[in-house]
Amino acid sequence: MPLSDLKADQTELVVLSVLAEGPSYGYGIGKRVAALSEGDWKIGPGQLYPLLSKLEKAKLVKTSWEEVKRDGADPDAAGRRRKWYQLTAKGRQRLAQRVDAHRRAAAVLDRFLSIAGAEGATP
Amino acid sequence: MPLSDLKADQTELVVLSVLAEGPSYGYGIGKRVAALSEGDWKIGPGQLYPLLSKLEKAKLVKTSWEEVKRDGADPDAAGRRRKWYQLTAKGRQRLAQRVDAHRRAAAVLDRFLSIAGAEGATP
DNA sequence: TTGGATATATCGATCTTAGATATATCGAAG
DNA sequence: CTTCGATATATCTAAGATCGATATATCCAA
Repeated sequence: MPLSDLKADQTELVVLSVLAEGPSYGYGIGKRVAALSEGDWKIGPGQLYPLLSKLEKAKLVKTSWEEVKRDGADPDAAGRRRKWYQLTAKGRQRLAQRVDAHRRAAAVLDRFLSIAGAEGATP
Repeated sequence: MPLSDLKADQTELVVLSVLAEGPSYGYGIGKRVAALSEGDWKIGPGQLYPLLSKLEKAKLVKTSWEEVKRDGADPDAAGRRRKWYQLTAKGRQRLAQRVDAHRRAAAVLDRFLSIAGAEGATP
């Protein structure tokens, strides 16, 4: 199952859910998504970082750079510095909204599926 | 809830489901989707007809023009002629595939949602 | 010392989306 | 008898979404 089955809205829902477990950083979020989905879903950098930027701009997450001991090196240099993301109250609100919207949509979709002769809509 | 929440894959799933009830025609499919979703979902001509063409090309549906009594009029003229769509065996197979993929994805997503503190994953 | 994992970030060709547009018919209300 | 809304099909296209490819830099283990 490729990520193409995981649309943008769902990617946001998934990332917000991971962040609801506690603060995390980009790469870690990607690993968590892969772990929780048992490798089914992968979020590449090309989807993850633009999304995190969007969430940050929308004030759904609060960010902070991890302090890294770096003897005399340029503190602005890229590399292994972690940028931490933490859900804001607004972010938690948005998550609740998205979860609700998902449940409603899933309920409607189940109507179509059960009519189509697919039993086991809600096992 | 706008249709923006209904992505292409899901639109196909929904249309295939409606067709599983029995043969139908474009406009009727649109009405059926609106009815079953209680107005939540709308498929405009801009999404519906390209999708139906795609399904036809992929041999997932078989099409036929409705015979319309039309005294001496051009039988090729557009207007209120209905083009009927009927699921093929391949189409039913594809529907089963899509339903299965949806259920798997929904199950994975529920893992994220329950971890996020949203109870009632499978009510 | 070198390769792989960690870590962040942008770019862009390609696909998707959904409203706007076009055409034509039928039935009902005025 | 005529006008208007619903029925019915279909295409086009601007705007947006997608995700692999690319870039850079660090840390650690073999």
